[in-house]
Amino acid sequence: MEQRETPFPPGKRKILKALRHLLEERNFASITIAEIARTAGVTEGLIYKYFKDKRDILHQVLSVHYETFLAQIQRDLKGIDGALNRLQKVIWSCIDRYANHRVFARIILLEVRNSDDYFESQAYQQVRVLNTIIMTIIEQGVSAGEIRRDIPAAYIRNTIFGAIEHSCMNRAIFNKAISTDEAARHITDLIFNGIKP
Amino acid sequence: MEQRETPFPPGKRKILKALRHLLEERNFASITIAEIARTAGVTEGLIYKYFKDKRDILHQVLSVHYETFLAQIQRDLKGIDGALNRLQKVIWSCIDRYANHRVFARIILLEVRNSDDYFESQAYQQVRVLNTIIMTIIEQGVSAGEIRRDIPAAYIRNTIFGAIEHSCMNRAIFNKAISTDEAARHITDLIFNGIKP
DNA sequence: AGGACAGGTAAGTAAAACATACCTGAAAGA
DNA sequence: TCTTTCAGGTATGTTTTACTTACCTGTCCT
Repeated sequence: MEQRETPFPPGKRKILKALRHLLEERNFASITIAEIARTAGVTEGLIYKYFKDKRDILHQVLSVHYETFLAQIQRDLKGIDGALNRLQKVIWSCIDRYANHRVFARIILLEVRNSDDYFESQAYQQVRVLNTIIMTIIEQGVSAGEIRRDIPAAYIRNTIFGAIEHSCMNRAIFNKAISTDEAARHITDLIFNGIKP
Repeated sequence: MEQRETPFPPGKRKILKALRHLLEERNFASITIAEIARTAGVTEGLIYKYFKDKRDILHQVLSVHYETFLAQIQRDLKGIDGALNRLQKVIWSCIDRYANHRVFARIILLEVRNSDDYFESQAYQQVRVLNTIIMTIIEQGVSAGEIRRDIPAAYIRNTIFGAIEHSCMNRAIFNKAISTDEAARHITDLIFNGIKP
């Protein structure tokens, strides 16, 4: 368990935590800088010491979370062989994460993808790492003959991510409960076997 | 081809058109009311005559578009029998719409779902109509034995919508081209038959 | 003729995001 | 030990932006 090279100064930590906290109740647009500062117990000025602008706070909240998410996924995949088995585990891990971290789900599913800055952010780079993990698994599955070769890997990935995200969206938006096991089972079943009887 | 009961006054039309136009280049948050007014050639005050607030313009742009989208879908489905055939057509129609109306895709995939107001809007009611159309087809497919009964209809719907939306997201975000036929074929193939060889 | 009213404008307000100049204490060099 | 430096933090603007309010104008109905 290695520490982050330079741990965040306390002020920055408080700011990130404050936004995370506020996002539990309300959406990003309705949260003001003044509110974040007040909740964090710091002045507005300090926020602009550590963050380029309001959205930058959001991206860094996401990035911090994504770091632990990636670590968890990599750990989850250890010791699992076979593309389908690994895919199944990734699906389960993603759903589990969304199901148990609603703020994280809200941010990534609803709040960031509409701004150009996000795609320049560190968080987006981390998202790409997860993408690479899945693409690699799929390609290995195709090579090994576990997965059909006549569907391009990108479509398989889109369907997997799409199914996961859409299934977790109700939770993110309306705070409806999700059973990770049930969701993972049905999605995996559908994608592996199709909907025909 | 029936007309809308009360056609929009010219000012309102210009405002909707202006936002639609501006969204072709930039995201909603970065567009200002002043800019919309200037582009439309009206004053800011008029905007608040016709719209509750800034987001309301967005919702109405979406609603206007969704009206024609729903009409198109209903027309597309006419004369097609069998749940799988109908599902295939809906998938194709949705992708076709996203592929050929980028602003529409951007709005619905990226801009609206993060605000509570959206879920009170007329646009959202229209989205629910499409949802009902799909759910009905799936349920009929299950009854007719065309579709497995052991996967809940909601998961099938989520996977279909998710696959479509994720596949169109690159287009919405990065303006990458989509081949409707190719995308529809692969998605349909995957969801109907699964990824196992 | 004359009100009622839809369509539209001008000018203002409040608040939010963001900027700037400054303070403070700890610690590292000399 | 003195003092320079600098990260961490504050107080106080400024500018931009969403939204408001009071008003104007032509048209249509009776």
